Amino acid sequence: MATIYDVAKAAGVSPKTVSRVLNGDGPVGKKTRDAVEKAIEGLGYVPSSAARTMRSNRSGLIGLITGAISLTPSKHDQAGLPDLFIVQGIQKALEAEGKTLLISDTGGRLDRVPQLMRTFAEHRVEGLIYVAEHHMRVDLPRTPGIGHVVIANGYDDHGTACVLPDDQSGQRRLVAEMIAQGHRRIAYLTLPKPMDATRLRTAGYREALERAGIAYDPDMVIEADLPKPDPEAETQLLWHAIDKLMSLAEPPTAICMGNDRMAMRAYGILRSRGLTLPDDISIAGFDNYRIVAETLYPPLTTAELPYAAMGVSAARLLLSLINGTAPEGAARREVVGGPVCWRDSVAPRVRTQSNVTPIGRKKT
Amino acid sequence: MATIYDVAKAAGVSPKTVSRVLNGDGPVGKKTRDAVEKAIEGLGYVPSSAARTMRSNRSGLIGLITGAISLTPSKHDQAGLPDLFIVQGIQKALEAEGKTLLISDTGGRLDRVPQLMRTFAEHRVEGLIYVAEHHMRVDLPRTPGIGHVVIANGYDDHGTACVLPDDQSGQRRLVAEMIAQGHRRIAYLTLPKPMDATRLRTAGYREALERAGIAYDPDMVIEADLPKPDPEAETQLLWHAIDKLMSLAEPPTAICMGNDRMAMRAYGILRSRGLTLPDDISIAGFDNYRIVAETLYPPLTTAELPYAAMGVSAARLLLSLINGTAPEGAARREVVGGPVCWRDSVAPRVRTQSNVTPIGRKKT
DNA sequence: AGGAGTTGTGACATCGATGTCATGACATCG
DNA sequence: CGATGTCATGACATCGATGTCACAACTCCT
Repeated sequence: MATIYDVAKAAGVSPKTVSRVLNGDGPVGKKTRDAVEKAIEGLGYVPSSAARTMRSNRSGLIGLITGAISLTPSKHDQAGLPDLFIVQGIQKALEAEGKTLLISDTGGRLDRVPQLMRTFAEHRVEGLIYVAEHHMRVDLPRTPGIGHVVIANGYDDHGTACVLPDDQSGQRRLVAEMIAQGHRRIAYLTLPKPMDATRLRTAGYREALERAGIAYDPDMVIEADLPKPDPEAETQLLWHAIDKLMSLAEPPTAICMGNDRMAMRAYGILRSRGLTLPDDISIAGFDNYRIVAETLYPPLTTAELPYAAMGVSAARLLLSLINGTAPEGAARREVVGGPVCWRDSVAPRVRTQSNVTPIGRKKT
Repeated sequence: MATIYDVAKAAGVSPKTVSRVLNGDGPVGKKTRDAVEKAIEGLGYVPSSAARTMRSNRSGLIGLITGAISLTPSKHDQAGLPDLFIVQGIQKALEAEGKTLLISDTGGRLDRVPQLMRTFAEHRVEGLIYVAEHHMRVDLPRTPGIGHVVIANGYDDHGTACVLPDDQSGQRRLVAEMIAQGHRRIAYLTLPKPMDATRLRTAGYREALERAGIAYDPDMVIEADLPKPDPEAETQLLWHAIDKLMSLAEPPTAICMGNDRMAMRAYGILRSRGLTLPDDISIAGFDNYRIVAETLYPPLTTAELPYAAMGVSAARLLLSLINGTAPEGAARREVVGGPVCWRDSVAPRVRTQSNVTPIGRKKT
């Protein structure tokens, strides 16, 4: 591999002049510049970032860890679904600043994180972004040599800068929209209760009802997913939950699901019960996991988790920390909202009266 | 950041001795070693890989370029579905060798590839893996400073080492299994014709029929997906194809879909036609995109695309190239097979006779 | 006892790029 | 015309780790 000295010799100048051409430092005469550029081209010279890093003490590298440092070790079967879009957003934002991403995946093994961070430290990363699998609390080990850290899609107890999705407003806007479409009996089959997402989204759900003056009915909110992946048991649980909803005195005209995957499952279950979607019952998901939401028939109405935007925010936040232009205190926790994606799985409901009157379901 | 000199001073030895402790080079006295280790610990010293790279001319970095992490799902909006698992496989295999991955995605823009490769060259990557979005031909630009290259999930015309999925045998084994379950009229709704995957899988489909002595019926094979993502048009196309199949004199008892996403779409369409799955008709997918295949109701029988295994193979292949222990010629193109995942979407078909006799569908 | 081999350690040069300082050739100004 | 400033360039030191060589202090062997 050619070095700057080889280029200098070929062009008949000093290495320092080559450096000037490369970096646009000092002034360089036109003829000299041309000679240098020709030599670079001819030799196929590419500067060594190792040498540059050593001299300047700035690596231009940003570390990224994805995977599961969950305090409550949970499922990892959604692996990559959020990560990917966050990573993409991060990369987009960093590239604009000429930073390069060093990415490692824990493969779901928490114990590998210290090792990964050490490797990053050896490469003298200027900052680290940790991408959590889902909105959750994490706990990163202190590692010598790791400076600025930003957590994306998660948070910790030590005030580390972080970027979070606005679960609450997403669910609230989704439900508000459904109400605007005439629905009054809206059920909610949630993800596992202990999840932050569940707490926040349930709050958003209640908020929407409250603002519309609809009473909250505890029978309409059921936890219907498991923390550990187990397709069969999850389907059972969902069947059971749907049974409960449908045997209520006033069954729902619409159901919000904890995420798009649950919605996909529900499509099959509801149809197996002889219901037509969305005429007999409307369904909404959460995440806007497009490959699912757009492909389902009918396409799924869902609230988008703004993964790409969170990635961009996380990257910007990290850059501001690195540049020392970071905001203080509260602003170190950013909340990013996303749009509600309206598709065909929620049908408008014509109200017969100002009072709730469920339609179309054969009742016992 | 502490350097090896700081450690040396703190431990009262020479830098070279610290280096020996770090790398286990020459012999070091027990007392000296302890003193050095204490100093390292105390100072939070982490060696600089930049300096190490410069001295040894070996960076320990491997570059990875993926195409499918795109904001606007460029082709197949399977965005990230293959990449992620391939990347995980690669990482697993490389980590064992102490290599670190430098990952970049093109964001769907092929014109960025040269720039990415240049960045990798600056970091003196020891090799590069290009992960194609799907089984396809690619054409990588020659870049000075990029040595060994392996293509995963794709191939080129220049004999670059590559790792490919065994589409043909996957489809063959899937269909063979369906035949073993008693199906005789098996339709195939394919991905777009020009795709390599379609050509190979169709070949596998025919191979299975042939081995079972079942005549190939061209009416049973229909292209039913679009090269560019367009959910609505794709659904239309699938509706139409299913219409055609179902109005055949002898309609199929089972349908193979080009991938799991098409299968997911088909579930909704078939049910909208009043069919029960899998009793009235069996469905199989391709990919084993687990989040879909396991969540669908009923769970989807599908052939697995061995992404993780391909990643491992690609990484091993690259390492062997780097170490100069690479195989010659033919072995530079590896084909990796995956299992058939048998789930409930394909129901056994009882034969009334040795001859084909479709059952249960109301005929015109 | 004297040479040969082993062990434990340090001095020094080196990898490639760049920051600092110096210098010669001109241009400009009062 | 001499003082001053700008332009174009090079010499040299430096970043942190490690390979090479040197060397002192032991341990063995015959």
